[in-house]
Amino acid sequence: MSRMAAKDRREELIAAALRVMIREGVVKATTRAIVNEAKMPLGVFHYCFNSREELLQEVLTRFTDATVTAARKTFEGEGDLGSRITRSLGAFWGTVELSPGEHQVSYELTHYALRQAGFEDLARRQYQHYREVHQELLEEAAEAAGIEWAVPVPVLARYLNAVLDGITLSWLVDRDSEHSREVLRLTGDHLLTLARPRAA
Amino acid sequence: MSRMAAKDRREELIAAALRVMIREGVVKATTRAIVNEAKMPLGVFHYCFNSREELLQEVLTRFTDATVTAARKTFEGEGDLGSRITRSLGAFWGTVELSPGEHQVSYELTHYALRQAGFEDLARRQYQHYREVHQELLEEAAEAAGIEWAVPVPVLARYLNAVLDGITLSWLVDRDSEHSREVLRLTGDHLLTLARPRAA
DNA sequence: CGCGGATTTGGTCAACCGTCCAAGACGCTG
DNA sequence: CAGCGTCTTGGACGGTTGACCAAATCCGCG
Repeated sequence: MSRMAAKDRREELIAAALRVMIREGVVKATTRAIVNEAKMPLGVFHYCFNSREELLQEVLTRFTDATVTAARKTFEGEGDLGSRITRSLGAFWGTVELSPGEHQVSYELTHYALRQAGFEDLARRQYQHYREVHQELLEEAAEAAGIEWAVPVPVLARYLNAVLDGITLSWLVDRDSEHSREVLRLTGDHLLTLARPRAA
Repeated sequence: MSRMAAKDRREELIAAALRVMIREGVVKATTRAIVNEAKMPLGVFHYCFNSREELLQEVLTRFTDATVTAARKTFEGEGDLGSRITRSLGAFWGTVELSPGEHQVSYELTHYALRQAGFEDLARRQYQHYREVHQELLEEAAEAAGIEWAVPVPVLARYLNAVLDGITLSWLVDRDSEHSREVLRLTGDHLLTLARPRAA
């Protein structure tokens, strides 16, 4: 193997680990499978990471960050409230159907974290992070449209997060795109009914 | 060990497996852990089951059936549409907060099934089963209240299933009961707005 | 009683796991 | 060129896993 800084190898291993997880699931992402995916000898692993858990932590946090920034870009744009909601939800759904594996891994990592002592905080932060983004976007959309939400924004953010999570999970199981999109539209319509002219 | 029919032992092993899964997660439910939980020698396992997968199949199907029948009872009752919806959602939520472990296992089993070749159908059937129940109950509620739904019932059933799934998952992560209940109430209100006087 | 199928049991197997280590190879600096 | 920290590598360790087996034991029926 050509010489390479440990830092760089870490990055490649993290990327390789993610690829293995997407292809075969989190449980199958063993040190040997990861190292093999990265085309490195086994010994490299514990030279770059203290433990497999350390690698998984890194994967989870990077994954969350990437998802969040992707979501932010996804929800950008102009237009009135209705078309903006429709477009945002549609864009989100595009990412789901485009790369289902990553979303599936996201759930697996969450459940893995919930079972692993010392990892629960990571799962908690992950979901809190998502909700914060939803909240920002709801507030921004309300601001741009000159309305206010009839429901406290934190509640609305949690609702939105839950619905999108649920629809995604259902689709991962039965791949029924048609019905999923209808549910998405239903959710969009619901959001619209919760917008009312700004008071004061 | 006192003598016992293989059929009976199967049942005890299935029950023991479920207990282990709830306590330590699906991944940790090894043949030895299960057999240990049931206080039986290891050899019993492959005398009663051809493989660990066969045991897991049994656990998943029984779990699904039990959840479905429990859900049916949960949603029974009288009253006008509004109070009936509120009570049903509240009852469902009661089961979640009462036995979070079982719901957590449910998700873990679903993701396990999605990764295991030949198990995808099991996951599919699980979700289809849930949706059917939701659909029945929505139709029954509409019948009793003399209304019809403004949205195709299959879509509404999928929506309901998705929301409940999402709320549950969020709560499993951060245990925020207060906000979860508010989201639940929001969903109930939403359903009510989708009821309209029966046409023709 | 004696036979035969069902059940019980402990040990064993190969495979795989995360982790660790010693020995060497590299490449920069003085 | 000698020294030294960084990196590379193959092998090895103890532990766990799913699966399997042969021998021992039980129990009902003829």
